[in-house]
Amino acid sequence: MAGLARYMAVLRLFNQATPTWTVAEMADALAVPQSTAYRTVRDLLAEGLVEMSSEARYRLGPAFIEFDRLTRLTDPLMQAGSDVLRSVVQEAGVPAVALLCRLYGREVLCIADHVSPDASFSPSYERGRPMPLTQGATSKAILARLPNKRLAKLIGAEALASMRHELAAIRRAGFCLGRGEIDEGLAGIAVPIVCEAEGLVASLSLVVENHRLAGAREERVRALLTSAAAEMERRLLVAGHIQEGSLR
Amino acid sequence: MAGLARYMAVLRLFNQATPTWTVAEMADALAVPQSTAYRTVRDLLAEGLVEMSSEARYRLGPAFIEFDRLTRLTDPLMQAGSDVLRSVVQEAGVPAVALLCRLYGREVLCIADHVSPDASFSPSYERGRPMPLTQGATSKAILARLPNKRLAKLIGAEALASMRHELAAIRRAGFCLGRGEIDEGLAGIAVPIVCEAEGLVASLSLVVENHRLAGAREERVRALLTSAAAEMERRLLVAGHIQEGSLR
DNA sequence: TTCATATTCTCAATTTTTGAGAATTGTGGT
DNA sequence: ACCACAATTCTCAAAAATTGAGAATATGAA
Repeated sequence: MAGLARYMAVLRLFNQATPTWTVAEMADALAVPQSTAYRTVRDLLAEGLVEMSSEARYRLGPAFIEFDRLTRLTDPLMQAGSDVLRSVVQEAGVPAVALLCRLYGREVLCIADHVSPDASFSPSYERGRPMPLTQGATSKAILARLPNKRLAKLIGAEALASMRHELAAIRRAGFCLGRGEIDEGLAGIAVPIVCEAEGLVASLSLVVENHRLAGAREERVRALLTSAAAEMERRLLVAGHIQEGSLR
Repeated sequence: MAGLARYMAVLRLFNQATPTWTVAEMADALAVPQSTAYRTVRDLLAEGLVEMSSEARYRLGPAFIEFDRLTRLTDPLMQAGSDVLRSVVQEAGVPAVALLCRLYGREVLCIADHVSPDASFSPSYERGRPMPLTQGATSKAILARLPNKRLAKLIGAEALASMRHELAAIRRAGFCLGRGEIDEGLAGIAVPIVCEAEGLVASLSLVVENHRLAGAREERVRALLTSAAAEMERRLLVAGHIQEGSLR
């Protein structure tokens, strides 16, 4: 393991179940000698990517919080999306959680969420959480808008074959509805957001309790999401043009 | 420049004013040949630390969002603090913003914030924003609890000499009040939070409009913050013990 | 197609990293 | 103050990775 990958391998050790590590544990987990692990940790420490916790244990450092803010402030999708999420939740008329998610490697990453004040449930999705590519309305809405070639690379030819019809239907309908696919008792409804110029494929979704999404309300929510997604695409285009204009 | 520093130098180029860079611009800014810059960017790309924006421009990648969530979920200060922030704002009785901030290198980093629903102002501090070490109630409350030796290293002997009396007064009073030091028209009141075991020095602060913080209310808010900070310190201790108990 | 620009590749010289163990630092207990 | 013990840094030659300049390839628009 060389270069950046060596550092990232250490950082990827930290997770919710094991949030702190000793250097000896890291060396063990990565099968490198302790002296090497110490050098790596020292470098990460100097950059604020890890920090010392209680004696001899280390945890992720505050640098991520700083970079996350920059992302929040400068990512075109989030700039276009954060107040759209708020208004979607408000206009939904029922307790709801709005999500903005995007493709991230071989997963789908939630990059922004907004929970209505009266929501008594909370979906698995939340800002920063990666989710599987082939499950849930949120992911499927994204997959449906990906070119077949890229899809095959991402999920494999067999998986693609078994989803082909479902994805075609989503593409035709312009939205995807899933009940209990991710969280028992919750329903998700998602619409895709695409911006070629920025290289973005994403989706906007609303999660509500299953029994609240019936008949006329389903139709209303769908219309709400569709127009919100259109608004976001419009904003992305405008933002892109401004950027190009001012930078070139 | 070698190892991790080489990659971080690229990442530190990205900021709010210049959120996207071409490889040529990076090579220029860092005074390295383009072929080297391309290699570095390729590695960062593979880890999701940068991603391609519109043609030939790159921006910070989504990996930071993922790591930020882990930080949110596992940092003991944030675990202890997020609902304390909420209740402090609620009990303040006036439009307010509560902040949880901590030492981060030679700056103070805001790691959590909570804005009351009726707040019509927003302070410079927000989650992820680093702020100067010697200005504002939030920072001073932290400095006041640092050992002199560490202080001298951080801000220099001269700066320390000129702040010595002020910091001693804060240490005695147990809180720090600043009016308009950071934002015109706003007042900040901060109390320190220290947890030796976790190696943490932080502060909890409330920002309100200047004219709202007078007489009896100042006293009430101070008491509110003091007890909230005590509650957080208690939680940090408990969390620390559980961790030690289960891991060793 | 052709052009122009973005990106990857090649290769020898240079620099960095590696691993094992020794040396040092730091901490708590006596 | 001392010791014992663990955490961390240091040392060194061998091994591996990075560097820089330019050539070679992609990519995309005209």
